[in-house]
This record gives sequence, structure tokens and C-alpha cells, in this order.
Amino acid sequence: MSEDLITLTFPDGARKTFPKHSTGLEVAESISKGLARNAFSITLDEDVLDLDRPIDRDGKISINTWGSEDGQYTFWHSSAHLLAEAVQELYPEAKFGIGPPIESGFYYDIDFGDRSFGQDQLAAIEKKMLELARTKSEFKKREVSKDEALNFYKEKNNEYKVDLISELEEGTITFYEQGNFTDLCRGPHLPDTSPIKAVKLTKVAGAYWRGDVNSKQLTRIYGITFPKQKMLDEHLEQIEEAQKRDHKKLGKELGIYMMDSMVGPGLPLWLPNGTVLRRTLEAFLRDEQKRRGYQEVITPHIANLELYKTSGHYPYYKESQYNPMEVDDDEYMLKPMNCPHHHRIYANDLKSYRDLPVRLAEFGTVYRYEQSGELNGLSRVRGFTQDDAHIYCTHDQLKDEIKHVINLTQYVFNTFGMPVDIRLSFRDDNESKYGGDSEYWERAQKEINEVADELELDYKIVEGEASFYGPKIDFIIRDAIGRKWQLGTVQVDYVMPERFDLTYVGSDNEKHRPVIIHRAPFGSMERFVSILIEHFAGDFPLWLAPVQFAILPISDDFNDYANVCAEKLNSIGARYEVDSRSEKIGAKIRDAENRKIPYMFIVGEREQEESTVSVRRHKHGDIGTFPFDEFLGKVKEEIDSMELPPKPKK
RNA sequence: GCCAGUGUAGCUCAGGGGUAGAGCAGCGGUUUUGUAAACCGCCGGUCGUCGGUUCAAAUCCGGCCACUGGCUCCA
Repeated sequence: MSEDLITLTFPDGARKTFPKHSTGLEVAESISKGLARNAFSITLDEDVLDLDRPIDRDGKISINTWGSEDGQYTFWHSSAHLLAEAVQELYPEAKFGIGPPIESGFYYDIDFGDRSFGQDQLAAIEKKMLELARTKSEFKKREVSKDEALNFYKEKNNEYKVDLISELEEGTITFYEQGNFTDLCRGPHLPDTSPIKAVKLTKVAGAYWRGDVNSKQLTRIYGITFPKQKMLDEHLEQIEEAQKRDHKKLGKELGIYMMDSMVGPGLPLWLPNGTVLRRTLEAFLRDEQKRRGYQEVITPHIANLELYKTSGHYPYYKESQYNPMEVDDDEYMLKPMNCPHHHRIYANDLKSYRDLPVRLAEFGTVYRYEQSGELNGLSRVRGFTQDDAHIYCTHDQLKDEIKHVINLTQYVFNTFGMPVDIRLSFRDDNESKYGGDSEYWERAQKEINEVADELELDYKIVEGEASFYGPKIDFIIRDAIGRKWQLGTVQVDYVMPERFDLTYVGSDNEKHRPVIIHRAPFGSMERFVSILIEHFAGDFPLWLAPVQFAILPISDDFNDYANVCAEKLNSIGARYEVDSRSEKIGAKIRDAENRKIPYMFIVGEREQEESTVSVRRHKHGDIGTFPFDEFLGKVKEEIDSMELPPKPKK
């Protein structure tokens, strides 16, 4: 093969040769004009490159358009520069920090000096961005020396860029220029600004320079852009849809929980409907755990400070705990975690290897002093209940126990129809971040990996995400509208057995250290309920719905028959309400629909005579008339099988 | 904790220096109803809170509190 040719492999596996130094644009053009027109950048192996960059090596290539993640990143990265250019035009004194693309859009961190910057100013910037985009300014790349780069920003008094450049190596520094704006940037970028057709700046936030609380706080402007106005409209609609599902809104409407300033921030009060929901979830997990050999325990809400000193959590997490209180001559603290209590229960008597594994479970309520700005509805609170359990086992049992736990966790999420991504969180090279014997770590990570393979899990390994005391398996679920939430974790712990001097007597008659697995499929009941509300948009499966049935008599004359039906529902342990108000049936239906009650039974003369009910399913309308006893059997089955709600019809 | 924003009736929201408004909900009546809102009447507010400016503050200014969106943190 000639040295002047390169071979590129396309995503579909096709290989083609091109003259060396062909650009991405030329490669795209060779496929189709349309592709070339829509191309933003290319990805060559792992590198995302400008379209006009000459390609001088063989590799796997993909042409990035709006349809690919790399393409969107290129688009939003360029949009961040456009935002900066607009800001520079309107606020010449502004100094720029960093402006990367993110999962959904981009942001730029900007120092506006002493000037206060708020939402109101965004509209003008949006307008300016569109105006600048229409000028079709090219993104021009330029290599600069370190000195030149430093001088450029020193002259502008921009300490942030100087800070960034000082960490870069000579020969790798590039500037991108569009219009009157020049930015330190690795690229790549769009050929020019013209594809940016729709702009929305979404929010303003304070953000510390380099994420360091001790550094200056810059103003972060978030935004998102699209190549078509229609896409922006759709995006805004999606946001609206998400807001309709917001658990804070639905939690109030459906009577799930309340917050009260007299009780205190971050301390939710569970209302009757929410309590049904939570207790039902707890019963579900409790039954499952009983079946799987867990023993339930109960521990108090406060404990002597010594306990947390022994565990090492105090003073390490002092900042995020409620202050200790003095009791007699000792100090006591609201419990920030359940583990130490369970460890003491384990240590209560001498354990033989025959006793292991010991699986102690508790719906344990804990209190943590979260920073005020962090509190958020039910998903971030200061008092919450973990579905906690600690499994004490031998090293030989570890693999099986991890399997058990993964199995349980998957079963749980499957029940709610939530797809799960699995992440193995291992340690990195930074020894000082982790406790325990590295030999054990290696072994545990290997075993976790083996278990994941044996269970044929689809997982990814992330180094550096392990906890202080051991590697973790994190379960990341996706809800009904595709948002990701990190829920249950499984953590292997080698540190606490040492700290609490936990032992068991082996078959060799010697004392050994057990290994501990911490796990909580839901994480916390509060957070899980918040996610469930949003996942189901308040339309809970029948088995979970706080009120499952509404009986709606057509008029007062049929209240008696309604009560007969109610009595039957009662006998199967169902949750129901009879709406005997003097309202028209339409109004009763509307109320029941708004309250998202899964089934409505409408009873009038016909139904009374024939011992039937006319059934409406929430969101689906009239589904027909059934003999009541027969239908009762059906719904009982739906409850027992924990069926998911039917998909809403279009 | 920091940045930005919000706070008016139980709920959703209007008003923006000169006597506090609507719809829904609630209560009292009338109506007895067939698949997403019957009608009439009534009740309901120290306009988050404390202070300042003013003849006069829900409205302007400041402190505090709570909430929202981010940042930081998350055993």
C-alpha cells in the first residue's frame, strides 16, 4: 500500500482508503453531500477532531452529526464559545473561566467582578448569541506558544486562564477564534457558528473556581442550543413534562408528605397517603428479606459519641452531623448511620463459623446535618430512613453473599420496571484515600468482578469511586423519562471489623475477622419514594396506590349498594373510598381521576340490580361492566402480582 | 455554607406607595344526578418575619427565616 494513503474504518465496519491528509470534511463528502453538510466534527479512534483537520493515520472514524453524542458535544462546546462572545460584547469587563459542554447543553463560568448578575440579563445575551450565530463566523484554530498564551491573558488580567495555561505543556496549546472572541481551547469546534439556530439560557448559578470552596465564586450560566427551533420547543416541552412529575408538586397534591418550618428544614412529615406508600414498600422488602435469611433488628435513634468515635465516623464527618448533646456526663449524638449499632449487635455474643453469614436488617432512621442549600423535597433531607442491612460473612462466603445481594437488588428494581445500570466502584492508586489491607482489597475487587461476570451482568468499572472502607457495586436506575438516579449500593467493608474487633471462631478453633457487606437497595425510603413518584408520575401500581379504589354511586339512592361493595373490598384488605357526596357522577369521576386513584367503580340502578360494577381505569376511561365478585378476583390478582400500571393510551 | 431567584386565602395565581382580588377547595342551602367541573349564598388574609424610609408600605430599602435552581459536600 502506498505511503500516501490511509485506511479508515467506518462504524458499519466498511473500510475505505483516502489520500493522506484528507480532512474529515472530505471524508464526509465522499459519502454524501448531506452528511458533509450536517457534519460537526469527526471522531478518529478516541479523539474528537475538527472537520478541517488533516487526517494522517489509519483508524476508526465516525462523522459526528447532531445524531451522535460527540456531535452534540461539539455543537454545545461551540455554543459555549458563542455564549462567551455574546457576554464579551455586552460586558467587556467579564473574565472567563471554563465553558464545557455537558450532558444536556453547556455552561460557562464567568467573573463579572463586583457586578451582580441575575436571570433578567439572560434574554439580552440570548438575543446577542443568535445575532452572532447568524454572522456565520468561522471557528479558527491557532497553535500558540505558552508564552504567547500567558501574555494574552495576563494582559486581559484573566487569572483563571493563566491558571489553566500554567498547567499545560508547551506545544499543546491552542486558541480558537470566532468573530471578536478568542478562547483557550483544545477543541474541536463547528466549522462556523451558523448551525446554531435556537438558544436558551436556562439558569444562573454560583460556581467555585475549580470546584474549590476557598476559591472565588464565579457566575455560571447554563444554556442549551439546537440546530432547529423545533428541537428547542420539544426540549422545553420535555422539561415541562418533567416538572409535572416533580415529586414536590405531586407529593403535595397526593398527600404524600409535607414540610413544616416549625418542625424544621429537611425533616419531612409523612401524611397518611405517604405512610401507606412507605409502609407498603417496607413490607415488600421485609418479606423478601425474611425469605432470604435476614434477621430484623431495631436500634435507638441516639447513641453515645464513643460509638461513632470507635467507628471512625466522628470527627471525620463532624460537619454533616447534628451537634452532640450532653446527657449526664457523656455526650450523645443523633445517629448518622446504622452500621455501628449493628456491629455491636453482632459482637453481642461469640460467633462460630457455623453462624455465618449473619444478616442484620433494619429500617433505620438516621439524621445528618446536610447543608441548607442541599435540601430538596424528599430526595435530600436531614432525617431519613435507610433500608439498611449488614451481612457478616467469611471471606469464603463473600462471593455468594454478593451474588445474593445483587440478586435481591435487581429483583427490587425489576418490580418497579426500572432498568438498572451497574457500576463497579474500585479504588485507584491513591493509597491514602482508603483503609484496610490492600491484599483484601485486591481480592474483593477480583471477586466482585468475578461475581459480575458469573451473573453475566452488564457493568462498567470506575476506578477511584470506592468508599473509604471497601469497593462498591452501585446500581444506577433509569426512570420512566430516562433520567438516571444512583440508588442502592453494595459495599464491601474490611475496616469496621477491625475497628469493632469483630470475630468468629473458625473450624480451626482460632478467631478470625468476618467481612461486612453493607447494602441498601432503596437507599433511603424518602429518596426512593421521591424517585418512585416521578417514575410513575404519581400513577402508582395498584399494590402501591395509597387509595386503590373509589366507589362512586350515581345518586344517594345507591349509597347502600356502594357500601356493600366497600365491605367486600374491605374484606380483601383493599384501600378504598366511597364518594357519597351529592355531586354529579362527572364531578366524582373527575375528582377520582385527579387523585390518580387506579380503579373507579360506578354504581347505579343497573349495577345494583345485577350485582355488578361499571369500571373505570385511571387514565384509560370506561373498561366495561363486570360482576363485582368476578372483578374482585381480578384486582386481587393484580395486587398480589405487583403488576405495573398499564401504559397510558395515546 | 455560597451564588441567583421566589414568598399575597387551604391550593393555583393576579395586584405593585392611598380601604386586599379571582378561580378552585371549605361551610350552608337547593339539586338526586350515568362516565373528567350542577346552581345560589357565606366564610376565609398582620400580603413569610423583623426593622427602616414615607403623611401613608403588600408595594421602596435592609436584616433574618423558609422554599426553588445551581455550586460545594454526601459515611
